[in-house]
Amino acid sequence: MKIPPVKGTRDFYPEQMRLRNWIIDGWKDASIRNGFLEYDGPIFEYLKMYQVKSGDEIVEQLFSFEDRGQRLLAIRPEITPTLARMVNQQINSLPRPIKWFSVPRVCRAERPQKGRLREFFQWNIDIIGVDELIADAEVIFCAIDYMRQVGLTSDDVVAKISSRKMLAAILDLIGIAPQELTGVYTTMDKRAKLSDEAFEELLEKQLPDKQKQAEVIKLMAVTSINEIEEIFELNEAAQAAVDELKELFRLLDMMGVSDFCSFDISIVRGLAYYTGVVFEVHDKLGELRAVCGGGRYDNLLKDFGGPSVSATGMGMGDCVLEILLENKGLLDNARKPLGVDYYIAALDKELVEASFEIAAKLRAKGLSAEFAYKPIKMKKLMKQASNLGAKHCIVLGQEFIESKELVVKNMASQEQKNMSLDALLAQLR
RNA sequence: GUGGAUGUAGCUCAGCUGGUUAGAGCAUCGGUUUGUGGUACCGGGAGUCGGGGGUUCGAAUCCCCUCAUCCACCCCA
Repeated sequence: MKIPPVKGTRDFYPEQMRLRNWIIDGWKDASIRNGFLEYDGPIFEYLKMYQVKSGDEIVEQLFSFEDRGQRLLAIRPEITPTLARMVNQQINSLPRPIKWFSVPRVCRAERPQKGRLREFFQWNIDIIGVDELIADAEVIFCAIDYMRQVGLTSDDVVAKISSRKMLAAILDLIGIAPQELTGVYTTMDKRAKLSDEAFEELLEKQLPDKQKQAEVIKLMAVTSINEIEEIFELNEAAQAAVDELKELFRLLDMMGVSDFCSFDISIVRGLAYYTGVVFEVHDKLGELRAVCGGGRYDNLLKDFGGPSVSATGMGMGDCVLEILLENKGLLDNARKPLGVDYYIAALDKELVEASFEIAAKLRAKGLSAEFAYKPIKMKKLMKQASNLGAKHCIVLGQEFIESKELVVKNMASQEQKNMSLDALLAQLR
């Protein structure tokens, strides 16, 4: 019976595993460089955990099950609820600020398509307990810092930034009721994908009032923060939110990443829990879905039964990132095999054991060494060493039989020397 | 949940309007007479042509059903 792999999953053969590790190691490097500490949680939680902040639609996209104790559980589709739970549990003893990162494997029962699978890895960074805007700036900086690290430039990607707080204030100004807000947000979030007509049609459904519609359309057409101040008669709350966004851009400029950043009114983000700055990083050509997204979510810890503590963060999945890096030709280093230090092979059957002994001694010295299980011909030996990316090869042949000498060849320089094993080991010291 | 496309060797595919034992390139393994690396040549293994049914003397090829995958929509934490 042949059993196929499960829909939306990936098998990581050594080649793909190398790439996956390269991506994850890069995320970890960037996190640590930016002062984040690593954490992790269980791969499943109570189903309830994921129902708190999202509706039944989201629950349909969970892999959930009942355990033998009739507990309703779900495989994690994200790690933020786990983070909220963990932080809440120790909120009074954790040193502030809480700057944590994680690279969880997560699962969502969505229909797979380009850049979206049912199982993937998601880099998360979060800063908890900092009300100041500097934390939002740092999160965005860290994401960009990683992009730069892997060779992406401001010609390749752009961080599109907006503010939920500002949108809320202006929509309030326009006269949109709080209960209409979610629907309007959802429509606004789609703006970039739709034609003018399609957008207006969709908006019509959410917002029957013509006057308000016109105002929203006017708002969605702005391309700069200054334009907002020119077009709208801002009240105090709206002005404060606009000023805050301006301040964010000032901070990002100070951090030297402003060429990656641009204001974009259409960045709203799907679900309701964002309360302030929101952003998404996209490929500049606009061919792919968002590489990463995040923002401020000041109510989340409270929603999970904790105290009211502010938070801001972001998540980046490996699927879109990999496609983007592939398109930009930035995966050459990721695919390069590491290669062993020594490849050892014997030309005669009686010398195979000795090659194992030599490999063992090199390994004991902390070097990587691989050897052939069977005697092989010289030509094949060289080819094998070359395929394995070996830095050196050691040949056991006639001279080993006669005088216990190894032929040690540097594969790159092609230089080779005859020496005893002791001499080789001594030279390593 | 909706729509579109595609399923032939491990991978990428070819197989014209149905015709004998189903092919190529890459990969893999083994060779090319005696001890030195991505080249060249020879050879081997590997496929119930996604599965089932139908039409036909004969189906990878035509028809129906089904499954799977990919792409787009929905959704996107």
